[in-house]
Amino acid sequence: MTGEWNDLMRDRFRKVDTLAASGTAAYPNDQKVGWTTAAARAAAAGIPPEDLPGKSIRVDIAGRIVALRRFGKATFLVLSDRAGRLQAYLKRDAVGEAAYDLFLSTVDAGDILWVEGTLFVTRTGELTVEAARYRMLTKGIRPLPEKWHGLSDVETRYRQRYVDLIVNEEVREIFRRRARIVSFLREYLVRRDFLEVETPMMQPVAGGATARPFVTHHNALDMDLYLRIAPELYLKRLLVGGFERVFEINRNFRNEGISTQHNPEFTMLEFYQAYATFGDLMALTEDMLSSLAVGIFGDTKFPYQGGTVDFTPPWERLTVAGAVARYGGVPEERLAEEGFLREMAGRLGIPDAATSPPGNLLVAVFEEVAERKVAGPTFVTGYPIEVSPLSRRTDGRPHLVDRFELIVRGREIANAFSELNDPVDQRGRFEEQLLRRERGDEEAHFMDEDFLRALEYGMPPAAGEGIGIDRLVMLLTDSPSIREVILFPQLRKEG
RNA sequence: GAGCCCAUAGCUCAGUUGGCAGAGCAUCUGACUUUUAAUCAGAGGGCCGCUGGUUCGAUCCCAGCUGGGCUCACCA
Repeated sequence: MTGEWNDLMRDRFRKVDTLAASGTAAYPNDQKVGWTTAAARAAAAGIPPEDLPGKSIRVDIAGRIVALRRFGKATFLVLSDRAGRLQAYLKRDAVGEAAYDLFLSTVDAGDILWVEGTLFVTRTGELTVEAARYRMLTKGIRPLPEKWHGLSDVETRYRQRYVDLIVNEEVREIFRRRARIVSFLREYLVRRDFLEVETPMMQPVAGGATARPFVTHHNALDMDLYLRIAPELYLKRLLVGGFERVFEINRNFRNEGISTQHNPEFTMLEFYQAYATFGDLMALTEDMLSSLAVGIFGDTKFPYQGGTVDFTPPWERLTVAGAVARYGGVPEERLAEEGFLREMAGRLGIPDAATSPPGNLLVAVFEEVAERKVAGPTFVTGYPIEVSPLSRRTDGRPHLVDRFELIVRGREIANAFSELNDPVDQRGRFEEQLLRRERGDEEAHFMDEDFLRALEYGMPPAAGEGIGIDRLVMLLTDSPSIREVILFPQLRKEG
């Protein structure tokens, strides 16, 4: 790009030369910064504006110049730092004639500036640093987007997220909140004696979910590896190893389409607790997410896309078949009849309605007629075994598993189940998956002999859960697209 | 992967029933020492996404391509 500078950039680059000619560095790195804008505001809080100058509160702050209003022999500017924004006021009389003239001839909106001075409140009521000194810390070459409309072009916002973050304060707030959410969940689990662990992102067998993996290659080992689609099978090995409560917050990778709900890499919280059941995890999830909402909003209710989400416990429980009956308007008992189910699936245009296993069809019908209508938060249970190769069978109902999905606003936020720890049953489930793979199902599980070996040593009875962090953050930041909560969402190559 | 929509100055957007390309902000010059999208006067700034086609002439019409958005499909 250097060499293709437009006129605006050329003007600014000339100012670097002007700085150099005056013996001033355009990119110094030795300036210490004593205050944040927020600390300066706090120092002035509660002091009547007329008393403020007499207090001579001396502060020094640094930040990006996001607004610049020049009045000849005085200039107002707004500095933006990690803590907020604060106005500064530079007077020729205060900073000195030569320094002020250099300021006028070299400083633009978008530069990073340090100022030191005392606090006062302007006639219009704005807390302001009256600068005695200033220093250029970084000269910006590219101009900032327009001050009023800002940057709104979605493609530019994602590709040049740094600019988005500079000018759109609400975007910064989304990612601050995302960090708070992750911290909250981490602390919540640590407080309950869960151990945070890291398991392989590159796996010789991609297991733990039904999804297509990315493949990569290790040259020295001359071995193909898969980017993980889930950490599940490794976390359960740790249960075998004696870590009875473990969790991991990390990226999963799935080689599938991109949409407002899907990014190829996304963040998942998975946690596993020995001697717990999926019922225990429902209670834990209710408590964890409702207290998270309180931590963020001070309330269990919060807005989402023009409506309200209410995380106040207890949450609704619904079975897959019950949901199909309610939202599909069919008698629940008939869904147990294979013929009825196939006929209904066929009518809904579900592929392979005549040949797919009934459990797959039931879930497909659920997703077609019910899921998006579930306002939630709702725990959906009664999942069939065919779609749950890693879940424990329900006692007395061996075609069902002890599993729930948490649905909010028609979207899956969490998936949890009592873990299958019977090595013989698990081997059978893998074999069933292999049959599907032979029939062309690219998402079916591979056989994982080492995982079976681990189960043969004995995995304590346990329950585990995965929570899609990005979707949770979408809910809690009122974001309609997953790209709004991922700093650098995946895009095609820039044209 | 399919359908619909979009791409004009650094940014936000007009516009041309096909005839030398426009505004605001930003930039540059000048005035202005408590402003808040500061104000006032003047100036510069464009491969109208790319490649073809139609036409005397294309930013505009047509086709293809590239990138993006939304919806659907797949999934979490």
